[in-house]
Amino acid sequence: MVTDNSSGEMFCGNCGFVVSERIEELGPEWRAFSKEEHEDRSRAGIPTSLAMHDMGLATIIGPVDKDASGKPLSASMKSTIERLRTWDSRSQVHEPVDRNFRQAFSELDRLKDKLAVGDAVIEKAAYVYRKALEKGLVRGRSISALVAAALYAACRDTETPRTLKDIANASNIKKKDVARCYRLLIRELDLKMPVVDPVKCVARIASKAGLSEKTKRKALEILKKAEEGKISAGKDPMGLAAAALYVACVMNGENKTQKDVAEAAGVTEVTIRNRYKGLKTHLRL
Amino acid sequence: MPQTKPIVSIENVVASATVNQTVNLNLITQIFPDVEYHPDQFPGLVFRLRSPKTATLIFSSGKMVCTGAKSEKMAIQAVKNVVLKLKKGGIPLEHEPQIEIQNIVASASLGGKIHLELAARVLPRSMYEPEQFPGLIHRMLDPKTVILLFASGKLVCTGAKKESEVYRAVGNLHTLLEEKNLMIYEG
DNA sequence: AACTTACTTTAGAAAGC
DNA sequence: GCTTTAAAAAGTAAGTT
Repeated sequence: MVTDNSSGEMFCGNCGFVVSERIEELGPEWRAFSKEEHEDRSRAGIPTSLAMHDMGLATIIGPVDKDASGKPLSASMKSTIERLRTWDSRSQVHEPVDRNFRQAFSELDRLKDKLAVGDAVIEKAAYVYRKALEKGLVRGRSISALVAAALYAACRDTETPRTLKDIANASNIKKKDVARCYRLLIRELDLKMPVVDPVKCVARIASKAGLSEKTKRKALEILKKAEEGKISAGKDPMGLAAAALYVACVMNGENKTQKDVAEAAGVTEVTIRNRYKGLKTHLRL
Repeated sequence: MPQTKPIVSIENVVASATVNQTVNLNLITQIFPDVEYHPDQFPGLVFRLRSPKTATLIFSSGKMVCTGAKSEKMAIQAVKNVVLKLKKGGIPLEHEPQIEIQNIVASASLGGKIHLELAARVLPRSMYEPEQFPGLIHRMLDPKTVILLFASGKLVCTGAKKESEVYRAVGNLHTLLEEKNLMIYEG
């Protein structure tokens, strides 16, 4: 359960349902749906359950720097919350909100299983989606695409290794569209995301390609040495991780071709070769 | 503090214009066989000039969009040239075109390499997504422009409506990057 | 492998779907 | 939102030779 101290409203961090009496006082057109309806839906199992309210994104929005479980908020959440405090929560006073929520959150629920992400990630995605809805970013746009983008944003923020391709495939939305909506969210909601860490990509590629633990460790060493210093800026983290793993395979005598690694990483062999050149020069291999 | 003055070059100027009267695009097509006009896919007729090398979109409303010029002056001259050619070709145009510069795209090179990762965290209104695009996207408020900054120290500035704004934007960014120690000067 | 060509991002206008 | 125009940056991709 998330409480926004600046407005006094409380909402479900999982499905975005606004619970506070204050909102309801504003009139029926301000409500997504009644508490009773929300509870009915919760019992039906689709959107969410109130039992999950103290998990994951449980956050107190206000001049505090800790979340509901007492852990400090990340800098990105703090800046986001700071901004949310000044928002006019009455920016979108429309009736189809109910329908919108239903569709958005059932889709999020569906994606949860397809992508096997945790509840905390889903809650964050719901949180981001609700903010996008409040700011009117959903009008004229595909709800599915925005839900997918919100989920990608949640994965990025929690450093959950899911690529744009993963989200695009699971949601049947073009990767380009998910990316465009994701950038819209970052821009309009002033979100700050950590840059994708190639180190996080290594584990994924290694397991997909069936590489050994030692090769994985070696790749991590290589990436560490190559250190974001100069050869990584502007390069696709997947390409960097793939090249590091390929080099590690060669060093450990693990018989894997560039094609094997490339396929597991979702990049081309040419890219691995290009990154390899950089690593070779930089590490003087 | 390695003072390297940014090298800026205007790459493209977009201007809109109007001749304040409707024009017959089909007639233009008959008189100028080289124009492209496919009303089913786009309402504008494409009129290309070799000098200044530009492409001007002409609409039946008499409004136009000229792209490709390398300076404000060239963009204005290009529009005038187009109008002059239309007149010479027999298109009855009674007024001089009203021209407005809408956007200027420029490329530039700062003196050294950039610490993009750090810049993404320090610069406000910036986004750096290497999986999607190699450059950092920075939205400057004054002048209101968008700058694509690359690790090489080269950049693209777009959104400016005056050439002076381009220089101001690049200068502002350069100063900001040096202040925050985001530049790496070396061989 | 190299080459070529092409697509990703940014801004902005035009008229219409 | 899309369609069309032009242009740069650097990375990645795909098709040929």
